[in-house]
Amino acid sequence: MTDTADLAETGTRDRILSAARNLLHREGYSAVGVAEICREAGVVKGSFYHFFPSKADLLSEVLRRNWRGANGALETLLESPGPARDRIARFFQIVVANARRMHREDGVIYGCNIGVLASELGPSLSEAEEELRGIFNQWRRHFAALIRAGQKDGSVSESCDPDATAAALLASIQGMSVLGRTLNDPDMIEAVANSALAQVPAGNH
Amino acid sequence: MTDTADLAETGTRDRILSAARNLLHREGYSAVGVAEICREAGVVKGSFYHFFPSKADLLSEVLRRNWRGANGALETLLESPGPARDRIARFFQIVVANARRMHREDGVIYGCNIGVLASELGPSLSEAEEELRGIFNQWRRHFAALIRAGQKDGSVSESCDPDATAAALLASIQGMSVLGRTLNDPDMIEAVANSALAQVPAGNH
DNA sequence: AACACATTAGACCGATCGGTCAAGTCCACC
DNA sequence: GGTGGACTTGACCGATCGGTCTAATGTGTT
Repeated sequence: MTDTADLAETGTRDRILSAARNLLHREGYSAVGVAEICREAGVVKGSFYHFFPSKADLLSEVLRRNWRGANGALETLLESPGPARDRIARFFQIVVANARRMHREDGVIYGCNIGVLASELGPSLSEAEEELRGIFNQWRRHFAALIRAGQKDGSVSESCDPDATAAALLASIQGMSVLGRTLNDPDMIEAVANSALAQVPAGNH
Repeated sequence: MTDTADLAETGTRDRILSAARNLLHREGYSAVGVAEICREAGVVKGSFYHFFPSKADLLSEVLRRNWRGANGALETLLESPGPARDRIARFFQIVVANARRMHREDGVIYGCNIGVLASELGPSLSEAEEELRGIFNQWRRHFAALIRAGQKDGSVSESCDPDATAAALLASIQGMSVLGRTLNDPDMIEAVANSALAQVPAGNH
């Protein structure tokens, strides 16, 4: 994982958030109890409820934080130079590299720390559902913007429907997460990433 | 859903299994308790543990049953006539039609009744993990067989790597599940399905 | 009628769930 | 040095968790 064992005495709230991000990524929402999060964070129950009104509120914040990471990478790519289609490819490379890192460090691929929770919480009630919808919509919009940029710079064919293709790319990413989590094979994830790019028809450039 | 409200007096074991398939599909494994399954099935706890040694064993059987459905469709398609690439497309149409049915009947898309559980249970312990790995591997093999058939009948390009592309198709399916569950938009699912087919390069035929 | 056996019934178990609360510690500011 | 508010502490709450167990209730066989 990314940031366990921050032995440095950081703020209590941050320690809770960090522990929760790790645990929810690995085991999901329902399978992790507040007590377990507190244990991992080295914090007592009262402190938890001092900073977070409920477990569900913590979830919202975890999702927001997780999205900040992916969103940052996407926005960086949006402002980067070079053919936009290559920048899309680079995002997939980042995802693959992440899977490889998890596999190397922990022996296990945990998948997307957003998608895993999105899939578990489902379409039911859950206040977090709105958060998740917003995240996926932004994600789609980023991909669509990259595709449109590609159509401008000639790296993506004009025949490509940006919105549909953006959704398809996001679906491939989320599918890589599910397959990675279950089959735990980084090479296969890379193969999927390469195939996924074929959904973006190359331009004439 | 498919088979709730079988008021007909079917066997107790089947009623439990049916209720569990519905509930686990909608709400996942951890979020559903044995008591809830019993209530839905109209059965008392003792009966549950008479037929199933544990909740985890029930999960295995649910997964096996769920896979029987998808597997059946795939094997039918494998033996069907016509260009194999079209048969792959037909599988995606079936998935889309299923999403539309859920959305029409329940107002909500619950996604893949295998993938949802695969994503939740993750790479951790869980005896069911082996079950899930087997299912996904068979699924990949079916797709790969269709692609190879397509290369024989000319509907799929020889440049296509059947194993990699099969994994990519499965990833797209699972991504559709995650996105469908969260965004609940059947039209978008259909758009993704159409884009996903571009991962299978058409042949010369 | 008596027995065996499969199934039903639901009270019960310890553990854990998310969440509350009153008391205590700490530190900044007056 | 006293006061107030932020934070910590952990005991405690009722509900639910997965699972067990004993007793009752068929039901078919002899």
